[in-house]
Amino acid sequence: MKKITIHDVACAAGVSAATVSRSLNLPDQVKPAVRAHVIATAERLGYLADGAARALASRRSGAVGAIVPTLDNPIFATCIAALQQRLDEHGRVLLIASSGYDPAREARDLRGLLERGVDGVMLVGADHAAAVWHLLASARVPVVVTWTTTGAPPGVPCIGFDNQAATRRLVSYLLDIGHRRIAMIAGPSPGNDRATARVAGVREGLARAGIDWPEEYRVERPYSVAAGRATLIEFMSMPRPPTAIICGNDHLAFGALAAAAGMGIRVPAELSLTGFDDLDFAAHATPALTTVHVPAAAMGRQAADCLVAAASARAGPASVELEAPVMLRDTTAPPPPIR
Amino acid sequence: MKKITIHDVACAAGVSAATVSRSLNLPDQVKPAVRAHVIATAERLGYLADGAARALASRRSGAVGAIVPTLDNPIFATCIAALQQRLDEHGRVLLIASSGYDPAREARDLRGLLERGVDGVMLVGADHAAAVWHLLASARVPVVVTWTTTGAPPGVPCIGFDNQAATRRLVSYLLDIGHRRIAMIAGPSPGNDRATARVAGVREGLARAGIDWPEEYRVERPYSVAAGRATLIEFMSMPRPPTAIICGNDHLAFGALAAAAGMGIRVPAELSLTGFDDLDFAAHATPALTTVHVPAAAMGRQAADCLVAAASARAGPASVELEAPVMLRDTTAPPPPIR
DNA sequence: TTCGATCATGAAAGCGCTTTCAAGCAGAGG
DNA sequence: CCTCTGCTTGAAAGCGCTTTCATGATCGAA
Repeated sequence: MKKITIHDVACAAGVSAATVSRSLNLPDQVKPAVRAHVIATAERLGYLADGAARALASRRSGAVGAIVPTLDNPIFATCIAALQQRLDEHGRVLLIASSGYDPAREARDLRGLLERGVDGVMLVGADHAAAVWHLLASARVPVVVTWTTTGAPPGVPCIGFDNQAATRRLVSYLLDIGHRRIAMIAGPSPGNDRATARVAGVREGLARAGIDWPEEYRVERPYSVAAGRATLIEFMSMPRPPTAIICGNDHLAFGALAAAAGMGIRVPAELSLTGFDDLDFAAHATPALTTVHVPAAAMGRQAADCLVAAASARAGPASVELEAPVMLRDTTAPPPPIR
Repeated sequence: MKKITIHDVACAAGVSAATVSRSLNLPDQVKPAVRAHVIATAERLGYLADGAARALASRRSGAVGAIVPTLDNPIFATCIAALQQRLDEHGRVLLIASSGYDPAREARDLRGLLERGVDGVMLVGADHAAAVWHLLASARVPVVVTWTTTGAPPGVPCIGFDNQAATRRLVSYLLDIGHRRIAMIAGPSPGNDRATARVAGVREGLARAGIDWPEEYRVERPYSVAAGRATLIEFMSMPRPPTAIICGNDHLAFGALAAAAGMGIRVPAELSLTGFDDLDFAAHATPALTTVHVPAAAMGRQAADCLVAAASARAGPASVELEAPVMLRDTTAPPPPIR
């Protein structure tokens, strides 16, 4: 039994291949009776279209690509899940790659996606290797940047939120409740504009209040629970330890929380801690984590809509700024009275 | 500026299209000097192969498909992350779909993947609609089943673990430390052989010890934190509440843990709780969750290897049984003395 | 009834690549 | 010096589908 082609269906239905193709793709260009017969025949024969041939002839694949830093962080998985689901509703399929925060690997992966003929690409953040923008431009493929609202080249839509404003608000809150010694465990900044913006937000919040931010209150660490754990110990071993620590993401915060428990430091009574992402488990940690809610699913959904629209040249792709509210929970409180 | 084809490269390099193709795909069939020149020319021109044309002519796409129940559960995201990374190392690309635990949607999504010409498919579990197996057979596409070791049609390799043995061991342990009233919050069983096997494991463990398992000690709930929360309250409001509760996955367990805290029930002193999956956060919950470790990343990696091998007809795809060890942590302890 | 306009359909030309197949060519052996 | 072998290369035939383009068929209006 060999493969069933559009020709076999055409013969069996007593029409031409062109009519079969039209029945399947442009249903209203063919008489209803004929169409029904063709579709029934195709079904009976178990016809499965050959996507490669279709893509070659029609110059579009119905596939969309996405490159995320990592799928191991549930925040990206959530975004991808929403993206995939929405693409599915549009009859599109999702090709996925992960860069491991490595710009070179990202460029290489993008090449792979482009060679597979994706009709659009979702990227995280606006900070990418020059090769990435070149490839995208010369392949003339629609692209959308997520997770940020700034920094993308002109003409590239952004669907994201304001990272800097988010941490600025976090700092304002901490200052309001009395903190003055605020430290930060930031994520790695190279190639990561989100991490950089989050640091800038803290600096800005402090500057507005006229508060000095000593160098040693800011460190850059990989996004891991282990790093959060180790770094909290470093901070709390200082002669003048901070009274609040802002973590670059929830993983770091969970690590810090665990380390505090291990050191016998009570959170939030003795130390305030914040995260960033609002993972499912942030609300279920003990104590529940104060963090910034990242609208991952919304970004995925809207990115899908944006790319599908761009692929059919329908809508002028517009940028969208989403809310990233601070979720006040149980890891923040006024600092202990000065002894 | 129009698209650069293999022909343009051929002209620029002063060779035929066939030689360009060979330089790129079968490097040792062409003289080194020529090959180097061709590759340099391709690079200079910014040549990007057209995957559709390549797939059409060579009858393979270099893409592998995967269908998981959901990407919102990090356990599947971890598996997909590993799968993707390994495929990337093989120069393959990953097409992903999620069924939302709906067999009909799974069949539809599979069709989409097959139409895109995937060279292999990874499935979770062995329980699928008949249409799924039909499609796979008639498309002659290699497939691998993960997350279980049993129940797949003959000839279909499984890369998974023994769900039933895992919960059986969990029960043995609970019995050993003195529990007799053991309840279970299972996942939805329709179309989910893993959930079913986990229930069977509990039943088997209890039966071996000659202990009765009353109907009301077993309920089926969606895999969510909220369901875990609500169900724990139900269980603990019974006249004779269980002393240990086995949850079908970690989400349910986290919910149960939170509800116990809310009710003022001390875990593990008054109640033992177990999960299944061993998510990253299981070890960081308070108290740290006793659970079954699911080798998600290993399954993803090995599934990738298996499918790549099958696509090149290299190795006879073999089934693999991986370990799923019980991770004893802080949510299990002997039951309180009988009052 | 007749004419032009509209609609449904078929024929055929590719889409850009891989892959036989055959030819060219250089070196080895007689 | 000639033939045979083995290695490179080019020519060309598709891969299965979409999509003009052209041709009948159909319909409403005159």
